[in-house]
Amino acid sequence: MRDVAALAGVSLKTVSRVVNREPGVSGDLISKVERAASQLDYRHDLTASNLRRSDRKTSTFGLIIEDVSNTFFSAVHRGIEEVARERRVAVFAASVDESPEREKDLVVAFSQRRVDAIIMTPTVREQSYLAYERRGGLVLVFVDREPRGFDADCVVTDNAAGAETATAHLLAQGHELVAFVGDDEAITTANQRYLGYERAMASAGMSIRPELVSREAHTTPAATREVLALLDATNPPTAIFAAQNLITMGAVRALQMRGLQHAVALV
Amino acid sequence: MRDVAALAGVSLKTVSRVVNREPGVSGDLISKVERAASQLDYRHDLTASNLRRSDRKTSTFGLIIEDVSNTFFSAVHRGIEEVARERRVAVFAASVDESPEREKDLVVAFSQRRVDAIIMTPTVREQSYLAYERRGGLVLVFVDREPRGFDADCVVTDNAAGAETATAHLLAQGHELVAFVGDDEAITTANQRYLGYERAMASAGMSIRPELVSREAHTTPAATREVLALLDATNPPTAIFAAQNLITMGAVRALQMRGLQHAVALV
DNA sequence: TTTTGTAATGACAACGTTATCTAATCCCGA
DNA sequence: TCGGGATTAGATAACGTTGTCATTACAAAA
Repeated sequence: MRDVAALAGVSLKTVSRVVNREPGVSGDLISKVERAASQLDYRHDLTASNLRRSDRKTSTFGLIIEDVSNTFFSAVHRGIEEVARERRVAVFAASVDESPEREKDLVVAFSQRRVDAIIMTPTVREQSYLAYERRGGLVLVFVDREPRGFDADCVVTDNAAGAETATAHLLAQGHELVAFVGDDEAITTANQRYLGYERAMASAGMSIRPELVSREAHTTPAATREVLALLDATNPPTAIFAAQNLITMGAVRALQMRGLQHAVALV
Repeated sequence: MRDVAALAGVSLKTVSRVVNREPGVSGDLISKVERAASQLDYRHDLTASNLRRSDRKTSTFGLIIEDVSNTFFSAVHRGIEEVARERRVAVFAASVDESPEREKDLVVAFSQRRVDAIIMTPTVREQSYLAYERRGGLVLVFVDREPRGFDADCVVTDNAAGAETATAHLLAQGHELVAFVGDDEAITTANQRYLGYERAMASAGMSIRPELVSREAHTTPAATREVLALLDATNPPTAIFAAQNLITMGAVRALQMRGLQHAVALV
């Protein structure tokens, strides 16, 4: 910027004004500055700008999701990007994957790079460590799952009601052996969905058979194994409620492997 | 940092040394500084640090891919994250989606936030505008598709050879009506794959029937439409080479709609 | 004792930008 | 002609950090 000012024969502040499109600069100087800037390959440094500005806003959000390659989360990512784009806010995404410390690492990484806010899906651990970040001015919003040990806005679906509706639908078709295949109990959404399953069963006056409940299907292959085990048991289910997208994929595969894709109902 | 120094009763520079784990600070002062830092909720500002440091490295990469919700690209994202993580480099991803100007916007957004490098998949437009960014010290590497009008390292698969192998496989099974369903011609990988199809057909001494070639399937629904049109024609193909993951999904759906999933070969 | 060396600490400027304040200029009406 | 307000421009300090160099203290060698 200094070089641009020198070449244009104006002060630093004038260049700053032109760059930021602040009013109160004559057209003559504006064009002089712009010419000098393009001649020198000038690139405005947002980080330095942000350091000095009083509001300290970076127009940047961090997005922390469990796995960027899970289509559910990447759809969320895309939705966020669309809204942010209209507001000229950049959204940068990163994934936690399996590692529990990674969530914390990513929050720190984003925070140190001074994002304005983080939108995140909490993983298994609890989130009270975030109080420290919030004290530093970081805005935190959760998506898909509620945080534990930390109070913040969050956007979730009504997992229990959805699961209840799904299970009730299967029961309404006359199924008496409805299996539940869900994710790890430690995940709040998985718990909520199991709750919905329980409620639907209770409403229909059915008791839950433990041998038809699987709550450890964390991946697609694991779900396939779990569903195969259900199908191969002495009393196989006539309907399955798969409580998550990856699990559904595993269930479909298992049904196909046994040639039951048209025989066993699947929601 | 100033407050931490004051509370610990040391100079600014000593705090800086402790924060950066530089040698030459007595254990006594290290613990004093650390105590003061945690007492004051001190958070190291990477952007200010970066501004002052001589190397100006942010340990941050930007990743620009076509669509974060396409599983191919999110797998790439995840692979990059894994390697970067070992090197303590943060990777932030964003997607271009359909919009052509968005690629440029994202490059600028990353560049202004001073990432060290950008890994990107070029979209339709040409990339000569990147010369400007490179002059500013930005490192650029391409993935999946080669850039146009800009010379840089890039990691690609051998699209032509892969497509040739796939097509040759179908021909080896005795198929004589092998259709090609691919993405827009403007995309380099789509072109390469068509080239492989052509080569395999030529090697087998077969001529290409234009009515079996579709090169406008940019999305899954579009692919479904294209494949349905092929299947409903007077001379439908007995085998289909789907030249991209989304297209394959569309093709599978089309085959299922016509009940031909076991009758028509698909690669 | 003096010298030399080494380790620990601090003062200060600088990174690239913007906020604040002051100065210069211009136009208008009295 | 003059005063006064608006408009345009610049000088300077500051944002939070680190590089550079100077200073101090103390131990070891002479």
